[in-house]
Amino acid sequence: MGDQEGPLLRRERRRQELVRATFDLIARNGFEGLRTRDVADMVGVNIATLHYYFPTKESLIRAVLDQAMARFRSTLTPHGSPADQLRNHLRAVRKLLIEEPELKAVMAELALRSARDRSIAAIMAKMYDSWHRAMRGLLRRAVKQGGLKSDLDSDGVAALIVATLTATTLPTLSGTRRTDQALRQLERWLGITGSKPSAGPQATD
Amino acid sequence: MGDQEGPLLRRERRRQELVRATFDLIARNGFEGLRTRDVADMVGVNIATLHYYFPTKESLIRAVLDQAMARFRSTLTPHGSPADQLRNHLRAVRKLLIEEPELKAVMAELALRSARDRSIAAIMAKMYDSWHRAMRGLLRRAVKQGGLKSDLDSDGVAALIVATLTATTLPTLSGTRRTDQALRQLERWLGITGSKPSAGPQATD
Amino acid sequence: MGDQEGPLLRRERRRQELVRATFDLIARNGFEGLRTRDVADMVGVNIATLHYYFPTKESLIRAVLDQAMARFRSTLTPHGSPADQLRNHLRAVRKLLIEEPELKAVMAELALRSARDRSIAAIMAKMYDSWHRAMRGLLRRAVKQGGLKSDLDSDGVAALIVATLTATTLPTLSGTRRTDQALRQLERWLGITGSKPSAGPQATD
Amino acid sequence: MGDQEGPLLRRERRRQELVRATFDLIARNGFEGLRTRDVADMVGVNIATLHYYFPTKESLIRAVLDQAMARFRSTLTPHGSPADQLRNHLRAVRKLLIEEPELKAVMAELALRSARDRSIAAIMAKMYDSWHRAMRGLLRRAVKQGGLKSDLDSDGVAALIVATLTATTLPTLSGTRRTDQALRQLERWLGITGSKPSAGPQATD
DNA sequence: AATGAATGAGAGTTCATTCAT
DNA sequence: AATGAATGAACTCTCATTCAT
Repeated sequence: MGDQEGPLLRRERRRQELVRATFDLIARNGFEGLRTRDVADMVGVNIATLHYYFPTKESLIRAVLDQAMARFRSTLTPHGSPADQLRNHLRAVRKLLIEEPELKAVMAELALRSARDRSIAAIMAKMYDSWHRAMRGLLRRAVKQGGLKSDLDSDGVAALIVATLTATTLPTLSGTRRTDQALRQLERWLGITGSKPSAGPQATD
Repeated sequence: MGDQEGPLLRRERRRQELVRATFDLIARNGFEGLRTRDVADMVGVNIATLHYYFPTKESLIRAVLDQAMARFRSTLTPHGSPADQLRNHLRAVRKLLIEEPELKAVMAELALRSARDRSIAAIMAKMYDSWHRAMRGLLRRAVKQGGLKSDLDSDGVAALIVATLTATTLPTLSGTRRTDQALRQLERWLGITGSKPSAGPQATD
Repeated sequence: MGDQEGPLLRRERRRQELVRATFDLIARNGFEGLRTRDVADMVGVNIATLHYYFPTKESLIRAVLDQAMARFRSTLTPHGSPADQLRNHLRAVRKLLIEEPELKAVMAELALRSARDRSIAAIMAKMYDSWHRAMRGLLRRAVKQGGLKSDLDSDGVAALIVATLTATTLPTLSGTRRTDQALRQLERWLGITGSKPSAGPQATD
Repeated sequence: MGDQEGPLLRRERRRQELVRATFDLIARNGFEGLRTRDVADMVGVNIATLHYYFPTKESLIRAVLDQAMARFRSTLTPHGSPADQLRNHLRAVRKLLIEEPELKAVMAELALRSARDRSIAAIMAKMYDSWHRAMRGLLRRAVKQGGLKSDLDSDGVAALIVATLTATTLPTLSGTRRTDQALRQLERWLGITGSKPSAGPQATD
């Protein structure tokens, strides 16, 4: 049907372009280095056009936040037994953050910014909450089905998982092999080191 | 005992005041919100005076970095048996970050900034490296002395400890009880949950 | 009686809507606060549609000027004896400016703008001129018919009447009882304080 | 003692320069056309320097308002008998507005702006109030001393005087001979036409 | 050693106007 | 006849830095 597309789609595409450019720039320069003019330049539109789609810089950042949350949440849709799901989740997050360093950087920036921005803080708190609960639920079911040791404190372990994965986003820790070491140790303690999901020997560096 | 003091001392004192003010402002508003004018106002000197002591904003930030590192390092000098040292270290860091939220915030800010600033990155990497090595050494000695299980991968566990403690600095995770849960779980897995809070004399400063 | 109407009529109606909206907005926010986008929004059309009817903001303002002049002129067509006409005119203007504060505000704005806009200045000068002449003619006829004292300088009094009525449009003076006091004093000096409000049929529109 | 001057004086002089430039620009282009950059250019300083003295455009305008009020008030310091004072005041205002067209224009702009700006409105209302009261007091004393007819309503006449003088500021009315005509008629009705203060025959055009 | 004054570069935002459809 | 999208130019205001004293 040709390269025709509805006006709603076109509008949405432009918005996506702008959000994506903002996303990349935050990943590269942080909030501190974010200039709306650079965003516009990156997409190839006038600065006024940017404000046509997003009235304020703040609203643009909000859109970036939403997108980052959506992408991150996609990691939480698991398959298989609870123990498998757990293992898969850990690896999916690790993979996501390795393959999309921009997402990693933006998550870290958002985490910091939430200290000063109530609305960001609220959204991220909600997200971390549901993440924590998902982990805890998974752990409980895994214990019930015998996939994990029964003396495990699901709440504490869930907190540890979330903390470890979150620490992964910090640039100081990542980039070295230490992140992987920490995650693998977590798997070992959980007793889910099984090599099922990834068939070959894993690169240690 | 007179109120006289050498010109070098006075110079150093002024610099310290400025660094301290910068430190507090970064903790409060992040790098994004750091204005040299605010620093000068806080100390009660003219903005030109600030530039007399620190030619550029960057040089001022460097000084803050040095000070933060020094403060953080002071926590890493443990006493007692290896297992005790480990437990005490975990608690000391936790205590430090609770009692000095400014240090916590600044560490997180620096961690983020290191992604964009080579010189900060280098210094922080060195610091995290020595931290990791200290933990690993402690774990190995603890295993040797029978304080910990022998099947423990000292490298992985050290990484996990550092990651967990680092995650603690992130505002999104801290402030709730989740941080404590994670740390306690760590202690449990390490088998150092012992209720004697601090066995030996401990340097908190 | 069908809802059909010629395309010219429809065009004219749209133009009227836009002029009316502009009129109201100038009355509310002054020229300083006039945004074409607000005009378009008020009428419920796109900003580009506004520019279809009025190529420039200036042309839109010109149309407002014309409309304001027409409305104001309609008050200047008196009936009855010269002395009655005079009294009625004073009251009609006062009434007009009280009942239509928008017109009052727009007249004041136009008066100011005429200082910077030659074409507005020309139109308003012509209008004030004919107003002045109408007053003077009225005064002369009133003197001739014995309705007023014969030692009256028709030119000076006409000027004073116009000035006083014009001052009425200024927001600083109006709104208090001072405007009324001034007008009443004028009537007193003219000797037309008679309590019969309107002797003949009077065109208020 | 040379061209030295205290720092306070220098600071005040700069402020005065900026206020004066703003004053002139408002007189020339109205509030609508007032650009802080033009003000800075006129004085020959950087735009940032302007903001060093006046943090916001609004604060600059406030300073202009104050200055205009001060200048206008200076007309209200009369000498001689009440009737003389009255005559002198009328002429002083007329003279002021003729010799300082900028002041005239700014007063008109302020009058209009007061419709939208509460703080300006308050200041101007106070000023008009004291003006009205001064006129009324003068009239009463003049009547008592026999300089004016005793059947005169001092309140109404005061209102008329203020209104007439105010109307004088409007560009539409001024510039022609009509303003003078109106003021002279006022004097005639008051019976204070005496040529004492100004010795020679007055220009009618 | 310290200051008030000044600045260049640039930030986010606004607005009348135009263009393709 | 009407629109969504886009734009250039300009606006007020900010900030790290410098200079004369």
